[in-house]
Amino acid sequence: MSPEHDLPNGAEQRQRVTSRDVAAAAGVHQSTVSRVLNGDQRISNNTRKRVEATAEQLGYVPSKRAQNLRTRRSGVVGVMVHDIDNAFYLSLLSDMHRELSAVGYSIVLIVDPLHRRSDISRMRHLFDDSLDGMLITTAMIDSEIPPALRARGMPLVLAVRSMPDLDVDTVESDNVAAGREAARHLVALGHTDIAVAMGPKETSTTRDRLRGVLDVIQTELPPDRVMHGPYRHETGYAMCRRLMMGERPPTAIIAGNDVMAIGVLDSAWRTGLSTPEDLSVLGFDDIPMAAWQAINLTTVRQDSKAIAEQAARRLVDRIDQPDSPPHHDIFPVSLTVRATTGPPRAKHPRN
Amino acid sequence: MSPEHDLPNGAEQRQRVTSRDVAAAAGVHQSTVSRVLNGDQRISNNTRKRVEATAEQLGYVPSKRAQNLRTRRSGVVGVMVHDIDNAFYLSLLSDMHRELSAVGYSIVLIVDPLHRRSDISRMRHLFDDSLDGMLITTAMIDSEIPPALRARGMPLVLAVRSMPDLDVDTVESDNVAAGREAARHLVALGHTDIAVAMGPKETSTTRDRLRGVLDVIQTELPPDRVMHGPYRHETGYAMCRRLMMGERPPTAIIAGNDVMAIGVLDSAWRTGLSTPEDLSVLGFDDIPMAAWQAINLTTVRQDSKAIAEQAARRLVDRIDQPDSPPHHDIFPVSLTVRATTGPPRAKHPRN
DNA sequence: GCTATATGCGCATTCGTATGCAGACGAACA
DNA sequence: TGTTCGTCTGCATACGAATGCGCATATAGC
Repeated sequence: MSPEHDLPNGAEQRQRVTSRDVAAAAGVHQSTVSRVLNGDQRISNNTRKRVEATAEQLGYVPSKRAQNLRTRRSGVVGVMVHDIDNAFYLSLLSDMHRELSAVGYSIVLIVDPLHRRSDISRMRHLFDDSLDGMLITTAMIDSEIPPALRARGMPLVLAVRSMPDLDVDTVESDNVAAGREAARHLVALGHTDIAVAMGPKETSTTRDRLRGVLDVIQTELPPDRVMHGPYRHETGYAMCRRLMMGERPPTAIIAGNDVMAIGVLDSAWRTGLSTPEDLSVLGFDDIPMAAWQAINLTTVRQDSKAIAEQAARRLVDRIDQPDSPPHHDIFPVSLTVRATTGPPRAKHPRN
Repeated sequence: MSPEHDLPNGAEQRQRVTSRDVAAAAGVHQSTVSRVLNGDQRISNNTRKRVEATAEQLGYVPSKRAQNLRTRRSGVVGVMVHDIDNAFYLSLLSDMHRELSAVGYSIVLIVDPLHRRSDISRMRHLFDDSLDGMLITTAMIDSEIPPALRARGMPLVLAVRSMPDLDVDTVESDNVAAGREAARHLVALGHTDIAVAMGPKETSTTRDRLRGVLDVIQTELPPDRVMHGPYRHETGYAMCRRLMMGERPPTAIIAGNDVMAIGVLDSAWRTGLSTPEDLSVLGFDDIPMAAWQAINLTTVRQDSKAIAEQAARRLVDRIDQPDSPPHHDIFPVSLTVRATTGPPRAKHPRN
């Protein structure tokens, strides 16, 4: 007797157990094993039990690789984000993951090579058939990857941002309304010199939020009051620095999102400014951090959880029905007033 | 002439282009196409060029699914984390991703069902052959999944945390030293009543850091000065609340990590305590947020970037050489003093 | 006791690529 | 001209599971 007899499901199995092994052990044909494991009704209870038992005993797990090839599905979807290292994308990712894994999908992370709008060559692997679909959170107006994927027939959903020229499923917030809410709040507080430290020009979020702001302000903003840059902490930090070091600093800054707003705050506080007395700061998203006592950021909340979940569901539907007409979901936003906004200091200069 | 002639690489191709299609179009055998794309030296320059051209023209991309089956590799590794929604895991994930994608691996996210130490049943999909290896950042002393994976021959690396009973590649910090650094700093400042708000008892990080702290303090901590809980913001928040509401609050809190420490700060600040006058707070990790002006947390830095990258490299090596002896990498730590620690208030009670 | 229907299972093929083996062909040599 | 060697390419099969088809056997019907 070899010592392996006490290793019921083979601790040392170098070679995988296949359905054929199970079949041989159970005295049936491989196809029967397959049918049992897929719940085929035509198999008798008798053989079903026997096969299940031997499968269990041999520690059989079907080869995903083989199943993928045969069934032409992988059960894997890609989620494209910019920086993994970004609180907003993080919670999106987390919510999408929950929703997708609940229905049996795995998620592979794809980091958008934002370097220019091309680099499609480096994205070749998106075109092999390893993914059943993609959730894209990084769409820019002129991104090349989404149209290319679509042309190849890849099921696709744009989350958070949209692309006007691409008619695919889209799940996003009412960002124009968000911009309006932000501006109205500051205007109501009495601010007349508002700067916007926005995200990249080429994103629908930036474009829409800015449009909302301008809707309310009614007047063109001077060029030095409008800045664009990546949705990152450092960006907000640098923009605030630049704005507040200038001749006549604004009394309020609308940041492109919360991550940037926190960068703005970090810069302001580090240089001794206090909010909202010296400067009002306002963001978008309402990430969890925004509610922390140390931050306490006024922001226009978007329901990123609902967006993430809906986008995930839309993708699942799209995979099942590639040819149904695309949906465009838009979620409402709401102003959340906290401690970083208030009336501007009285007019007399503070010299 | 059908209208498709102006769609060089088929915008509407419902059916995938296979290597056989390319072969037919180029007038060669399928195997030749395969060899060309894999850089087989024996193919003449002539046919190579012709095949490459037709492949390009037809928009051929090899089927990953078929390659996976044939080559018995998937080019995908799993990264197991607890909460995606956690700044520390995030940056780990981000660094691992950079390192792994540079050498051609994709990452699928696996969220540890920390619910008890079992639920191996829900992890069945880890045992199919869809992953070439796994990076585990959530090991607990009694986790069942890592040993089970190992028994199946899955290449495995434990990052950040280790499991004493499992002899696999491990990449972590010198957490005992980290605990010592933390305690020494506070003791040197004059603190005599220190509480620890640690992570889960069953993690090597908690165990090691606590050991380091006790090494220095030399005396047993009273039971109400030692708390354990998940490595989360809320946990730190709740623990601080409990500690500071008590009869005789401590003058310093060592938190299990930065995320918890920020929870502690959030709670302290929200109740009007100021740091470090009323309370010194210290964390571990030095996540980026810890350096923000609004937080400015004293912490024991661990080089999570180096750990993530090294773990990724170890995994790649392990996949290539499944039977080489395991490595155990340990990285040094360093105290980073910021604004949340200082001498305790003078002894007289503050009634 | 014979045909007709249902039930349970095996046979053989398929998914698309990689690869061992062998054959074709040309060149080089005697 | 015949042999040998080398170069290039085709043939056939394997990877492991899913599935259409068809053949047994069992059951029913008369």
